[in-house]
Amino acid sequence: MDPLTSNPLILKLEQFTKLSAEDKQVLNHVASEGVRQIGPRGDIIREGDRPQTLNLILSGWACRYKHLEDGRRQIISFILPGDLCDSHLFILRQMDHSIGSLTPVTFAQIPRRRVEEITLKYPRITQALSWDTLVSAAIQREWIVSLGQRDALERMAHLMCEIFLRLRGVGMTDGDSCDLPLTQAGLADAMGLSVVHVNRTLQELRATKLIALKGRTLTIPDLRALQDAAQFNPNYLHFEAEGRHLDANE
Amino acid sequence: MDPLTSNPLILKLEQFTKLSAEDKQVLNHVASEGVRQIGPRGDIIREGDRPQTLNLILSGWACRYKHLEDGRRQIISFILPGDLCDSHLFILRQMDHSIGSLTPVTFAQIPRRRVEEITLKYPRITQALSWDTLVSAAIQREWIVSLGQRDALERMAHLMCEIFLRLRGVGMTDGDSCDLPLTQAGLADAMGLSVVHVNRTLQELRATKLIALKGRTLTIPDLRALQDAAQFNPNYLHFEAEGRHLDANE
DNA sequence: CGGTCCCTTGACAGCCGTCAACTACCGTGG
DNA sequence: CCACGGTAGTTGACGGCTGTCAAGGGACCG
Repeated sequence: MDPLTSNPLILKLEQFTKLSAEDKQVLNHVASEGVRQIGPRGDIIREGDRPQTLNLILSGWACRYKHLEDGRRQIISFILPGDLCDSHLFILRQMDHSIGSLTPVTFAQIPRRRVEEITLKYPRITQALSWDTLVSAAIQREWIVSLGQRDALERMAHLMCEIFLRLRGVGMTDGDSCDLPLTQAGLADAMGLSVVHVNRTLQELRATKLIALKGRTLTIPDLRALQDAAQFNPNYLHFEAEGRHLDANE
Repeated sequence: MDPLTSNPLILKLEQFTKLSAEDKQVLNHVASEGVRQIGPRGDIIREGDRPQTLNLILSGWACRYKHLEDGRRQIISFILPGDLCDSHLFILRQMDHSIGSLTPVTFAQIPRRRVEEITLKYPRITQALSWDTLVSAAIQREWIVSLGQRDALERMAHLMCEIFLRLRGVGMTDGDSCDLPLTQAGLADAMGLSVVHVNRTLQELRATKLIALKGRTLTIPDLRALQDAAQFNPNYLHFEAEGRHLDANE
């Protein structure tokens, strides 16, 4: 793969804007320093920690989550390759949630100072990162809508659409299929459902041919049909084709 | 009231950092230009619009919300005096949600250019606005936890705690009471519950003396008790006393 | 081959939604 | 003055979506 585009962050940001060769070089550079690995079910940052680095997920799935005192857990977002664990989080004194790995994860720890340098020197990158932050916020809002208004079937269908499109944005889909390395317990924690009900809901989606799910592979034979079942409107992902046609040097 | 502190945005930001007299003057200035009024149940921005200004709520309550095609509605956040309708939203091509008024609302429309000027010239304000953005995101996350994991009673109690503390931060509480200009239908749309169930839940909270609710006035006789009932942990609001002791000129 | 994790299934219960009707309150207008 | 309509709040009956409990099966692994 072309080293200038293999970085999933670059692929993602180029959905919004065109980056110059120098921009890409900078992004590849930060993605190659301070690379760490962690197994599945580990914590990358824990609630209460004071973050000092910006973490960029290079491969594997992580999630943002929060525990209640009695053990209930809610997954707040899925963090996929190319995703940052919050651009400005070190302004806050301590983490109010944790970030954990769902699979083995490779990630780059970008020092705070490095982020500040880039912010000053590369306005196009900064703007692209702002776009990314806003899209993340939009995804959070859509989850609130799902949890508040959609029933189990719609909610699950909606999540499948979202994950598929997000993965497609970083080149991690294969036709109408993608990897889905989540257990049903993980889905349950994300969707605010019980494991048993997740199981029944998945079976219903399979029975109606809206999805196929074998092992860790999700297949969506008819994306439009799945979107309809979920009342899924992709606007909130803000794939703004617009910016991609700009010249990177403007 | 002292004109230098009457601006609710200043009150809010000073929970995070100390602002200089010049900072406050700038903030007061932007809050006095382009002031608009709107009645209850109006829209300030609508889904699909392209935002060109940054709106600052000066008085009244607004909310961010989203409709599904079949008419269901989810309120995504409450926007209180001193709140901004997203600092960088004009990076996106179009709104993916709407912002509407719940009461008569006074707000200032700050032109995009003005925001960019301030970003360049007043780093302390910029940092404080970043803090505000991060806190807003933390509130969104906590709503996801509430909607996913908390039952109706906990969810309602949690919301009451959050609203009370947010209002207290901008000086809009009176002892253990505050204004709560929401109908039960509004609460229902925010909490993902039916109006009927909101009604029953409020009665239970009243019966157990956790809240008193007369007309538009919410009273919390024992905040600690209400917090316990909700499993409410105020960390996510990030009232970082830390910054407040810094000298504004450092 | 025993253990663990994950998935699956059935029975049952409960939280919460829907439907419907009723009350209270308020401002308007006849 | 009262009639009227509209909004908001309240209550009861009923049903269903979803949770809980419990048990069993398959895959993988030490």
